[in-house]
Amino acid sequence: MKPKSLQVSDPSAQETAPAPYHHGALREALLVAAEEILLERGVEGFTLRNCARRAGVSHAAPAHHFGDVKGLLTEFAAIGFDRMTALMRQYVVTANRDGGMPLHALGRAYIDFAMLHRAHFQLMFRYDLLDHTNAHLSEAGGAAYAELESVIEAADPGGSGNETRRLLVWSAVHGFATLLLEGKLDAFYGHKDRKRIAQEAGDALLGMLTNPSQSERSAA
Amino acid sequence: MKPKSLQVSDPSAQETAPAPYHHGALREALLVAAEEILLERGVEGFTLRNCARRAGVSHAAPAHHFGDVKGLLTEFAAIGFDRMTALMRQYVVTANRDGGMPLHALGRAYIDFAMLHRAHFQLMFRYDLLDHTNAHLSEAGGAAYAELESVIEAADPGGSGNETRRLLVWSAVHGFATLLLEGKLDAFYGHKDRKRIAQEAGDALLGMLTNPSQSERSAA
DNA sequence: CTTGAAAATTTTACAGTGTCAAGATATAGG
DNA sequence: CCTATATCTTGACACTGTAAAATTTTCAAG
Repeated sequence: MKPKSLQVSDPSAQETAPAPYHHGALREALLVAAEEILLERGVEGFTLRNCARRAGVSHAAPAHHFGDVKGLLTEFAAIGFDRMTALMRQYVVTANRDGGMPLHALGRAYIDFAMLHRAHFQLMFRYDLLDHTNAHLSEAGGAAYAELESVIEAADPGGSGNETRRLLVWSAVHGFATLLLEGKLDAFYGHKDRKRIAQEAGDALLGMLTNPSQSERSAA
Repeated sequence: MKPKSLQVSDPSAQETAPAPYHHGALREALLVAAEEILLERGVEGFTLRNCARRAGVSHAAPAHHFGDVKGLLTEFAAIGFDRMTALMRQYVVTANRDGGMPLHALGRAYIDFAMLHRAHFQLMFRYDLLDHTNAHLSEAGGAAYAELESVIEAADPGGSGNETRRLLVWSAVHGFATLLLEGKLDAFYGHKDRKRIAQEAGDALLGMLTNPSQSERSAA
């Protein structure tokens, strides 16, 4: 019925996958379509049928790759954790090389990831939408936390209050990213756009967080 | 069809409202039913028709009181902000009277509220599910933030880094409550139940947060 | 009391959703 | 070439939110 001659699967530009089956890369196409929809209409506006429609397949096609809608969103979230871990590692490595503070870099990576992959981030922490028996998801989530843990441990080896310190860093950074994406901070930084809030307020927050002793003196 | 003789609208116990119409208190009954469903099945499992069914009315009855599903959830969230503000004020007043730290009390109220009114809390920060043009919601949300603001300002009048300090406190407390409710902390405090995590880890967090100078020494 | 208007609720209808079962189709391996 | 299997489509079902048209109940006035 619908013209299938879209530029999605240009037969002359297939380097990654060998274009094996009907669609060729339905799995990836569905994940791409999912991100588009999530960015345009938010989590609540997401629909499996619409996602399939956008990928150019019938409404029941996704079932074969993801089982059900939860399966698709779970895979999407797991990919998010993978990317987040990668970004954190990258920032920390750079900080260690350039003499920066690893803890600050970690927090910056967390916030940047939330801004950069908004759709993923919002899904990653939506317990009810995810299948927590999924192997990829739990591995990816565990790896992300392990990175967080190791950086804080490295920052203060054997520190007695490290468990609480870890909790504080995680809570603060996560809370900031969440409030930012939910638009709760817009009202109080109305004159800046959200990217600048993430940058400036985020830096101020991280400064106070990683250097608690001069909390009464910073922020000129 | 269904027996309407429930104890919901006992004709001998009407002091607040004059019990005017058919159901008498459909509005309140729907909000109660909504909370039940949200606690049992989570935000994703919430359904307007099911909510009406549980309140003993037809599926289209809620429309008259709330317009649409967004209207109902918005009212529900607004009530949440009202209760949260009340709890914060109560905790802070008690702290001021008994020589406690108001800032600590504020954070404790925030966390306790999240545990006590889980369904409300989770909805209050779900931007996509709420109607932000709603007057009750914006007033209630504003009042809650004003309380937060005033306590932090009172704790350090004219402090230069107060904007950042406010952001840190809010982010940390909000992030902790969120991670707690999303089950992300269960894995790391597995031996305790969630109530104890909220109490003990929450206190440790608030201690480090309100007393940043001895962050290297606490948590025996 | 009656009466009539307004509010509350139900009934009916429609487009859209997720999932399941069964049928169609193409690809790979023999 | 042939067929087994993974991939995809079609069709159906129960359910959803919303809108409009009945219908019922309440309330206030006459």
